[in-house]
Amino acid sequence: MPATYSKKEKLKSKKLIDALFENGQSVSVFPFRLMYLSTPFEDGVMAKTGVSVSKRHFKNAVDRNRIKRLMREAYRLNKTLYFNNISTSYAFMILYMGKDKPTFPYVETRMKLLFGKFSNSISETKNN
RNA sequence: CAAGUAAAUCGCCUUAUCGCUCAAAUUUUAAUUUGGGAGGAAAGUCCGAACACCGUAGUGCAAUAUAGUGGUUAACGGCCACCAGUCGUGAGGCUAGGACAAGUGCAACAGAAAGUAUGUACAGGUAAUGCUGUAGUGAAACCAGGUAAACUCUAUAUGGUGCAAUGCUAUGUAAACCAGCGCCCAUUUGGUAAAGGCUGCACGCUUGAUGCUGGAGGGUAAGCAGCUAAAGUGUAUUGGUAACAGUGCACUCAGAUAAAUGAUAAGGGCUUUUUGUUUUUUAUGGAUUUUUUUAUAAAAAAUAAGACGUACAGAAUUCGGCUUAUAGAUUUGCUUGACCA
RNA sequence: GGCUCCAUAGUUCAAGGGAUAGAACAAAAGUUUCCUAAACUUUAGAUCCAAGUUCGAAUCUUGGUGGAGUCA
Repeated sequence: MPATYSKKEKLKSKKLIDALFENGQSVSVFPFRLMYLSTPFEDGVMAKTGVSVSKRHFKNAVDRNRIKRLMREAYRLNKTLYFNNISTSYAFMILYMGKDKPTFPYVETRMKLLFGKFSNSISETKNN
């Protein structure tokens, strides 16, 4: 699994996103909240991910774009650590809950924690 | 040199690694190579257009916008020039800058009186009188005025909706169901009918029974086109006071859609500031007969090191403007003041 | 992305261009009560921001800020 984040790996379908928000589960590590739902994909991608920043906390499009870019970058660089040996495919949506503009090292460390927590909860549900 | 004013321009850069997106080519169906990839405001959506669809026999009335004169333009409420007013010592800035000699309205408080006009004090004058002037109130007052970013009048202009327009493909489906008004049948009546259309309204015209209105509900929210070569950009030159227009040459310069244009590391610019060193100038004091030497303080310049900062802001159909936000830097014209020659 | 609308006390609403900007509920203090509630008395509190027109602006005009709705 290469460290890429191309068009195919983005979560784009409005239908899927609606389903994700309605039926998905979530784990959160401040300032992130990860929603996930296991769904099959037709084009053979193991994970589709989207990011979102609230307009309530960041009025300017520049700030929102900056945070989304940081989040995508952190996801791209770290996803190989956690997803190389998963069997089912997932749809993800990562929400930014904070109110301040973050720096990249902060985003990266918290993102790692978030996905560590996610893989723990996945294995727990499997065992049960 | 300082302060100001007007106009114009720029608005971080380089390298490495890892990525994103579009186009073309090559293999071939997911990779490789090459090339391109945010702004002066991309913002606000305030004007004006292009483009697309809907509508369009006609007449009248509304409604909205603009407002000195001339020019410019595809068009404009923009821009340019001039006139007038106003602010500023000045360079210059600002102006919704037609009409109250058609009609209607409005003017709190104060004041005799704000319109059906009226009469206080003082002075002047007369045969006599608010007949005349001044004071007092007020934003406005002795005879008529003020107010149109009050209605209005005058002149000019204007169909509506916006790329989530619109067309095609895919999926689903429903000329279904409920309520009301009609049609139909009987009586009367035989049309001058319910209702709709002419996208503000009326007249008028017209459609009109598998009809019209409302309710409740079903499906898709995927893909393609629209979509990026144009009132285009740069430059030279000609005409014009200028806005702008003509001609020649060169160039092709974003097209995403939970929405690309980024992340990390290193180095360098720029601004402000702190500290150290050196040099120059000025002031004060000490030593000295003088030359000279030295201490302290201030200012300027150069250099080294460190710290902080490096704005506003992200294309969404496309253009022309306007408005608003913006760290800082540069250039040019002009004005005022100070000093020197 | 386009279009449309709104903004007045803590809340819900008023107010013909004339100023002490009003009412109800809520809040605070007091009276009453053994205490609370109710009742009564009193108090404080606002025109989203900035310019312009006007003698005078919550009201008219322009620009900004914030909020809401709607369209495939």
